[in-house]
Amino acid sequence: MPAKTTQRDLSVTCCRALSDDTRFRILEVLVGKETCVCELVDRLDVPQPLLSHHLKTLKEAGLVRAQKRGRWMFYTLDADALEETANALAQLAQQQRSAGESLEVCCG
Amino acid sequence: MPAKTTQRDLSVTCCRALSDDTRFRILEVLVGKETCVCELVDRLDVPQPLLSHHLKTLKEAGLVRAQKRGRWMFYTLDADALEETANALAQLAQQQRSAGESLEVCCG
DNA sequence: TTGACATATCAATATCCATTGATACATTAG
DNA sequence: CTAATGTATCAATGGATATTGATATGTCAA
Repeated sequence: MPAKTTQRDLSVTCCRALSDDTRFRILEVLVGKETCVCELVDRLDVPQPLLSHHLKTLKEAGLVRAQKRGRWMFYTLDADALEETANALAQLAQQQRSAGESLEVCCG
Repeated sequence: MPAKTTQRDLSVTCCRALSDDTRFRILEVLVGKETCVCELVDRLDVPQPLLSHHLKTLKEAGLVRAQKRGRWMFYTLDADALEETANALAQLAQQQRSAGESLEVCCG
């Protein structure tokens, strides 16, 4: 049983990772800047063990990459997963709009 | 304390609503078609009380609208909330890409 | 090697969420 | 009015998740 991963699975996974205020703020800080945990602690005023926990969640969802340099761990935003999910949501919205006023109705 | 709602709050709320497989499938069925709960029960093979529960969650997140006609309750996908969230995610991804190879690094 | 620091992991708790069955409510048909 | 049907709500349960403090691991500096 290969248990294949659908696009929907990816979107749901990504949305779950984004469904927390602290994690969303982490991504906002990470945009355009490779950032170490110590700076995230300063910028977000969140205790370090809690940040490590949320960073792990983001990493498992494929939204960030981690790289260790010396004593610091640097995190980078991964635009790919974010873009795929954004596209999936935008496509749903667009399909709905193109149906326009002439929505089908069930149970005729 | 007005407790103003930010764009991030909206995105997080929307993502939380989308972070469940059943709810995501509901939206996929709703695309382009006003649908009653009874048809959702058939299409998704999910018990009716559970569907009502998830539909309430989607409604509170602004992702669907409900309209009662006779004995049936019809649900419609609301493209606005979906599109706003898609744009928010796409913007994050785009900002990251435009930073390109020349990412800033903290703790320089 | 020793001490200081950055980060991750572990254990524990509290809270939230999904799911289910039973039931209540509202609307239509007879 | 009464019966049948579609849907929502309520109560209860189990499992997941957020949060915190304590501790372990690994790295640099002296």
